[in-house]
Amino acid sequence: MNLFGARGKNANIGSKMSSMAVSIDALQQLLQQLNGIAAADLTPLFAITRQVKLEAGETYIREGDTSRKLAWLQQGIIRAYAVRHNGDEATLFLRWEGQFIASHDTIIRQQSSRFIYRALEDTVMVEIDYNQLDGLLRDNTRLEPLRSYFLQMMLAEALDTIEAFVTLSPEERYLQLLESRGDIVNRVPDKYIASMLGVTPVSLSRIRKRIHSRGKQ
Amino acid sequence: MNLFGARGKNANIGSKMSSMAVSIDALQQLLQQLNGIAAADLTPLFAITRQVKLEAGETYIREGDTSRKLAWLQQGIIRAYAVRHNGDEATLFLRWEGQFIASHDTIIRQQSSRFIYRALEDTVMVEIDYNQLDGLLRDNTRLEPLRSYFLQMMLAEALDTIEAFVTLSPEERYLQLLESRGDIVNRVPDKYIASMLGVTPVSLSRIRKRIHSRGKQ
DNA sequence: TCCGGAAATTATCTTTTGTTAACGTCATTT
DNA sequence: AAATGACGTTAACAAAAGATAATTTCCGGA
Repeated sequence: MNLFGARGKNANIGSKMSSMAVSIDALQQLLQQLNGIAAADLTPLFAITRQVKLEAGETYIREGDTSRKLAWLQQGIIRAYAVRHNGDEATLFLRWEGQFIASHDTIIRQQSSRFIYRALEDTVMVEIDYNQLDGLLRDNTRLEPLRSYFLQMMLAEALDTIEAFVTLSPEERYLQLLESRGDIVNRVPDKYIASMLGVTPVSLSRIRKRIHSRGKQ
Repeated sequence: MNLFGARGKNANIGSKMSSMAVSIDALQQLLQQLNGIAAADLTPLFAITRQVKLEAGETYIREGDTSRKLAWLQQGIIRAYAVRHNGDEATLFLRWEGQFIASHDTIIRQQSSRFIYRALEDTVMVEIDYNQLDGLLRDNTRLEPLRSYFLQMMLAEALDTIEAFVTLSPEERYLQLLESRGDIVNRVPDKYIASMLGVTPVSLSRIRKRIHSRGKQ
């Protein structure tokens, strides 16, 4: 069901994580379980990771940035968004603890990033430079399934999003989001949810009103 | 620009392709160029491919199908769509000559397919069974980049689609589609284009009218 | 060439969304 | 305590889209 298997495990640990061992341990287990990779093979992988902390509101990746970052979220929420012609922001997706986040344009298209990645809450993550990962995978081909794993995760989620856009109305998409990630919806300002759904904040407010009024009858 | 590099090369060959050598040759060049793989390494890959021909209107993959098909389109157009609760169809995307098509659910989620893949024109493709490909990649790790390549292609396209949904209006999405793939739009019935854009055929007709009336002023 | 069915357009009406602006709420700051 | 600013809601109107049905256009088979 939830392909980001480690999420349930870590979500309830709490917001204060003092030790890095907790996160690396959970991440290590996740990678082993999902890819059948021996712990020994993961050692060089973790050797090139580093912990990154962001304050709420802090930018992780800027528009035009060329760094190739791949990170696993230990705590917090990251919002990826594009800036439109008229200047306002359009949220593409949210990622939260237990999930991976990647600078898509730099990693899969070798372009500078069209998108901005920003923390919505205080965030802790385990970061890896994709160029270094690339080198590591060249030497140790047993780790190669990891790359496919990341890509498959992101593709599966992207296709679900597209399916929702072509098969559901904005109201249905909101209900679906509430059902599947209600906890996340409640941690994020509505205006970001609205733009993820492809509508304005005003329209989302009306959708909410319609849902509530129908629910009470 | 166009990551599906072979397209321009093949798109103008014409609809009558008698020899399979043409397609395999073009595909081989594409794979070599984009992944730096030696021709010798590709031989076992092509040994497990087969040519598949579909008539216009013929179904390639049914809902609930569990086969893991990956194919390169030599000629024709394939439409992937979902069936909604109310019974009508929602087109997720189109693929045409020079592109790859994959049964996403069976390959990346190991589920039976939620989507239906159907030929809109007479179609010729080079098909490979993903399970066999999996085995091949286990033995020959030098081919492993191919898997990442397919996944990256599909992910890049999916993210562009999502970006269009959150940043553009239906009219703007239609104009963008016309600009980037106008030739394909003209080969496909409008009703499929409409559902790809997330609107009804009636609404697309009005969008077209608005565009034309503005253009003549 | 004619015919029948599918596709596209048009019309009518309802519903939803966009736009802009005003208003209330809440948290933070001063 | 007052001021500030961000956020969500509400209002009013315009624009666009959905639903349904009628009409026209287009296209492939007889």
